[in-house]
Amino acid sequence: MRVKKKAGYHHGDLRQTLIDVSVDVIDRDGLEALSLRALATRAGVSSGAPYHHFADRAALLAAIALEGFERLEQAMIERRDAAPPDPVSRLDAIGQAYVAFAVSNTGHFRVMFRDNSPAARNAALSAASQKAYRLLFGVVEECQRVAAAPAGDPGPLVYAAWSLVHGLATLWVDGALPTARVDPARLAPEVTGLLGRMLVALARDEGARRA
Amino acid sequence: MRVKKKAGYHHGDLRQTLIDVSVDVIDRDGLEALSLRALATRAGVSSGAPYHHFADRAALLAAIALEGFERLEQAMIERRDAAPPDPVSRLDAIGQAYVAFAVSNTGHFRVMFRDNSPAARNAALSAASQKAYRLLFGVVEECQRVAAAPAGDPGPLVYAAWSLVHGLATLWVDGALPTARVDPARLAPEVTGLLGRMLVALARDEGARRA
DNA sequence: TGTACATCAGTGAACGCGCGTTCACTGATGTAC
DNA sequence: TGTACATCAGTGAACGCGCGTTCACTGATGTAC
Repeated sequence: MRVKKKAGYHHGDLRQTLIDVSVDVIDRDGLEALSLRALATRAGVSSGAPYHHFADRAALLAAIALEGFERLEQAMIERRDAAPPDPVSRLDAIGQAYVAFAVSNTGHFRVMFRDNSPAARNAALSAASQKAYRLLFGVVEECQRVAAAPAGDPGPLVYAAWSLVHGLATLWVDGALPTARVDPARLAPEVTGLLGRMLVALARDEGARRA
Repeated sequence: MRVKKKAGYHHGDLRQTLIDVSVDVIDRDGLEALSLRALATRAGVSSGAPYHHFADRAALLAAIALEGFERLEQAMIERRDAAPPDPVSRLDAIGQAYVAFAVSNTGHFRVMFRDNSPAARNAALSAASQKAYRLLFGVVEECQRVAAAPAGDPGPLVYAAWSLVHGLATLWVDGALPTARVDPARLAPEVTGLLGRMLVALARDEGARRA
């Protein structure tokens, strides 16, 4: 992602360019490979320029994470609303959107969930991540309402669903899946589909036992 | 984990000490905070000493990852064999061992699954990780054999189970779980238990449909 | 048991490097009159 | 429309720092005889 020749002295949108280039670098070489100096060079700008847009390296990463959570939420909403209207299909759509987001926005994804991520300290950031999280919560509760998921506290169901897609995304993105044996792109819908069928089956099972 | 006063000129077991201190540093401050120089200082040794035991920084990390996979496998075996003999309990035990390992060996865990981890390039390392992975595979097949999991290709089941525990472990270790609302220590058995019940329910469901 | 010597595992100074960040500066842009 | 000036967003040199790694060295240890 080399940057287009800048028009003149002023860049135009250096702030966004820095984010875009950062994400690209992190995607390819990992977070530890990101240096502000190399970044400025790649953006075609001197080493001091980024400081007119970000207080420091941490602020840049926080901005990336924020953009990531916003995009993730957007992607999940779109995919959910394009799915068939039954809750299980909607849950499936959200799960697939999550994994797809991680794979096609790996740079963002890595920053969003980095250990010691600034999420804990930045209010806007944790608000954005909670909004995304609530989407999942909502659709799990929809499933419960139509008995497509076991009744009771939705907590474990929500965290199980989140863990499932987060784990798959992480393993994929980190190259831990044995790609010789398995095609992750095919695996993702299989796994999210499996979750849906399992939830339905367990709900039916427990419903039958209760009756 | 300050290191005991060294006996004399020779350290005794500097190699293992370096690994232990590294893991401790990574656990607390993350992988990017690990420098060989600071590490040597913390181990009470000069900056050149580590090079008598590891060719470079990457070799140290590879050794940590290898030890991690070996310990993970060991922990899963122990927990599995201490569980009730039915396959679902054994699967549950393995899952809980996985999460528990990540939480109490965070330094190892981070190195093991780091993006661009050396796993891809180091034969011993990928062998060790595959051994651990096969444990999970084996117990899922046990479940299938007693119809405690849906019949057919075990692949999706295995990867779903792996994703579930890996995701939970990762979210926990990275501090992404909202600990104000949820106690991860209580969540782990709930989630692995849920998986077991879902597998059983789905197997019953599909068995009934087939009959 | 004692001595000579090879090897092992340390020391600590030195190297070159890229980093984050600062700062005085300057060219470009926008606005008031 | 033209001019003065404030502000914005760049430049590029400079800072101090900690890093990974190398290397000539030396003290400690093990072994052969």
